[in-house]
This record gives sequence, structure tokens and C-alpha cells, in this order.
Amino acid sequence: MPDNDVMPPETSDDAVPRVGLRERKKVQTRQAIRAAAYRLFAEHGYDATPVDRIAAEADVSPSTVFRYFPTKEDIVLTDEYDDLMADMLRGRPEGEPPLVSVRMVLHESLSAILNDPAQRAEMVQREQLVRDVPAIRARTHESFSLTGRLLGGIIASRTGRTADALEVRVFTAAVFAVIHEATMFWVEKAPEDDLLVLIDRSLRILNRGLDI
Amino acid sequence: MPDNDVMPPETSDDAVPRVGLRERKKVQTRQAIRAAAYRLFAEHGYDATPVDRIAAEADVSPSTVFRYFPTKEDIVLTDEYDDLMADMLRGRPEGEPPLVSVRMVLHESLSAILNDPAQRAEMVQREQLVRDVPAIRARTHESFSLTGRLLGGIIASRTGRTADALEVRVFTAAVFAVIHEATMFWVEKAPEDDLLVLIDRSLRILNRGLDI
DNA sequence: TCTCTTTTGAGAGTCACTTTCAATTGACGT
DNA sequence: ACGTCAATTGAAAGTGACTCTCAAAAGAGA
Repeated sequence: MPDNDVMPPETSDDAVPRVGLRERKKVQTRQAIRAAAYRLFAEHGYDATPVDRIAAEADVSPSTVFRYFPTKEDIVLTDEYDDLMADMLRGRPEGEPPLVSVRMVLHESLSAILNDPAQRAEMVQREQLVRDVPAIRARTHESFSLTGRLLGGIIASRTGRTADALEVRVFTAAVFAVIHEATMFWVEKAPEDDLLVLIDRSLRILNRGLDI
Repeated sequence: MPDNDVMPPETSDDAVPRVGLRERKKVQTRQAIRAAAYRLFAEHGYDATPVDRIAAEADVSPSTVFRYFPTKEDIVLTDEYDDLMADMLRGRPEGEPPLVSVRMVLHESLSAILNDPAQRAEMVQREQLVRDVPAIRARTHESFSLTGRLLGGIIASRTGRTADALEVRVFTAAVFAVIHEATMFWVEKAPEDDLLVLIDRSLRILNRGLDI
């Protein structure tokens, strides 16, 4: 996960100290809440951890928690690489089969995360929550669905279709379902292995027409 | 939807009036709650309809509603054809490709529903709720996922694999995601058309390796 | 009709939010 | 350093989906 709130953005290179105390505190608070939540979730479980408890642990008021995260689930989810993936996808060569494009984009975006031990550990922890907590699993599905719609639009224009063509929707639905399944397989069976290898195997099964 | 609580089961043909007043009342209450809920959902929307309101409309106490339906979402969802589909799948000829088996099972189980105007109308209404209400969509996903696991087990044994083999999981994940997507396409684009045709088209896309 | 068991309703409690409002606290110009 | 303005925060009350407990109501069976 590209925890892009670890370091506040420098905006650009024109203004030097564009980060006031206010911004820094916001980042701190956000991190404090998330850290407290992950700690408590690991110790007591997600459902057994009220938001009030998280607030107390992070030394803020409950209302502040909801100001930073619209729902309790959002404390866990951070998926903000959609735009990144969209740009990568747009950058793939013309005429490349969509399935190949998606595969390459996944390699590009995931290898960075998986190679950094800290990010990888956080990802494993999050995917365990995805596996174990229905509410979080549901949100993940929704999030995947939105990402699918975004990438579907790009694939549609690259293949001369409309975004809501059945082919496009079937394509993205299948691909994202399979990525999710491969990830679940990874986190519950082989978190030491290479997730990208599992995803490749899974996409190959898809590409062979599910002829198992 | 096979509203199998419309008529209480006769248990078998040995005991004649095996349905006491108690059983009949339970069925009535269950139906009253569901009818009230559907009516209110159609009129005011799902989120704007508190369970207390449904209880009042159905003339029962709120606690009774929760006794009949563990959650508000469950008032909408009834998916109980899992075992039926499982039996159908087990009945398919040996050696038939899994994707074909699933296709045939879908035809068998869906055509009955779609050909009955009342059941078809209810299905359209439910799928609209699935499309519009995140909570219901989430539950539907969960339900699909469970059905997938069930059918995956059968497919695994039919193809000489274990139920948690990656191939099997990828297969069911992709198939169910695609069925869901085809259903959403149907309900929002062409509820007059034949859902089974859309599902066939979608499964064919899958079978062609998603080579769009 | 008299038990026994199941079903129901009432009431209190928990937890995830939402909204409102007043107090606090950085940002910024002087 | 100081005062003003806008953003941030906390307190408090409210809503709605559940959960739990317990006593009243009502069907089942003798």
C-alpha cells in the first residue's frame, strides 16, 4: 500500500516549506488513528474493537475519527492506486491484448509494494482482514468494482467499444474477481510465495478459457 | 425466486395434516414481513425504511422481525436454490467440461423462474435492489461466494482436484462474477430480454479466454 | 381443561454513524 | 508579539440496526 500520507506532498518544487504545522498535524492524527486501529484489531479483532476505543487509543475524540475516516472500514482500506494503474494502462502499447495489458500493469504496480518489506507486511495484514471480516471484504469488492469500471472505460476506448459494453464488463468483472481470488489464495495458503506468480497462473487459467 | 415458504412442506406423504396452526402462522408472518418490506422499499427506498416501520406495517413487533430475518438485508435475499443447483451439477455427465455443466445448470434452474411472470417480476425487483443498495449488493456477493465454494467442491471432485485448488477457485470466482455482471447488465439495460442469452454470451466470452 | 413448549412483545443496552455548536488552535498580516 | 480569521476539534444529543433478557400469550398434547 502506497501510504501516501506518510510524507505530505511537497506540492511541487516552487514553494519550499509549503507544509504548515496544520498539515503536519493532520497527517500525524491520521496515522495515529490508523496505527491504533491496527494494533487493537490485531489484539482484539475487528468487530470487538469499538471506534470509541480506537479514538481513546489514538487520543482523539470519536467524532474526529469519523472526520478522518467516513466509516470504520475505511481505517483499514487505503486503495489509492487507481489513478496510477489507469495511467499505466493508458501507457500500454496500442493493440496489445487487454489481458496482457492488465497483467503488465499489475506487475508494475504490485512489485513495488511486494518488494518493500514494510509495505508487504502491511498488505498481508490488510488482506487477512479482507479475508476474515465480512464488512471489509464487502468494501473491498465495491472498491474493486469501481476500479474495474475505471479500467474498463480505458479498455473500452482502446478496443473501440463503449464502456458499458457487455464484453468490457464481463472482462473486468472476471479479471478483478480472479485477482481477488488469487490474493485470497495467497494470503491464506502461501504468503511467503510470490503473489505475482499466483496472479499470472490465475490469469493464464482465464486466458485458456477456464478450461480446467 | 422459489419462495419455498409460500406453501409449507408436506414433509412426505406419510403424515397427512402435518401442518399445525403454529406452522401456518409462521409462514404468514414471514410473508407479511416480506410483503410489507417490499412495499415500503418500493415507496420510500431501502435506507429510508427503518425496520421499526416494516414491523409496524406487518403488525408485528420489531423483535419479531429480527427473529424471522437475522438482518434487514435478509428480508430481501432468499437464495435457497444452492442445494438444488448442487444436485443438478452432480447429475451432469462425467467428463463434461465444468463450464458447460455450469451453463446447463443455470439454464435448468433459471428458466423455471424466468418463465413464471410473478417470479420473474420479483427477481427483477430484487436485482434492482442489488444494483442500487450497497448493503444488499455486498450480501449478494457473499452469498455468491458461498455458492461458489459449494459448487467448487463438486467441480473439484469431478475433475480430480481438491476443493481449494487454485484452478477450481479461479474457475468459480470468474464464473460467478460473470453471472453477476450479466445479471446487472440485464436488469439495468435489458430486463425485457432473455437473461439466459446474456449469460450464454458472457460465458462464451469467458470460454474464449477473455480475448476481447 | 390443564400442562408443556414455543412464540411473541416490551424494554434496555451496544455500536456505528450523523449533526450541531461552541471552544481551541494554527495561519497570517500588522 | 498581537489580533483576527478560518480551519480543526470535542462534547453532546440523536438515529437506526441489531442483541439480550424476561415475562405474557398462545398453540400442542394429554
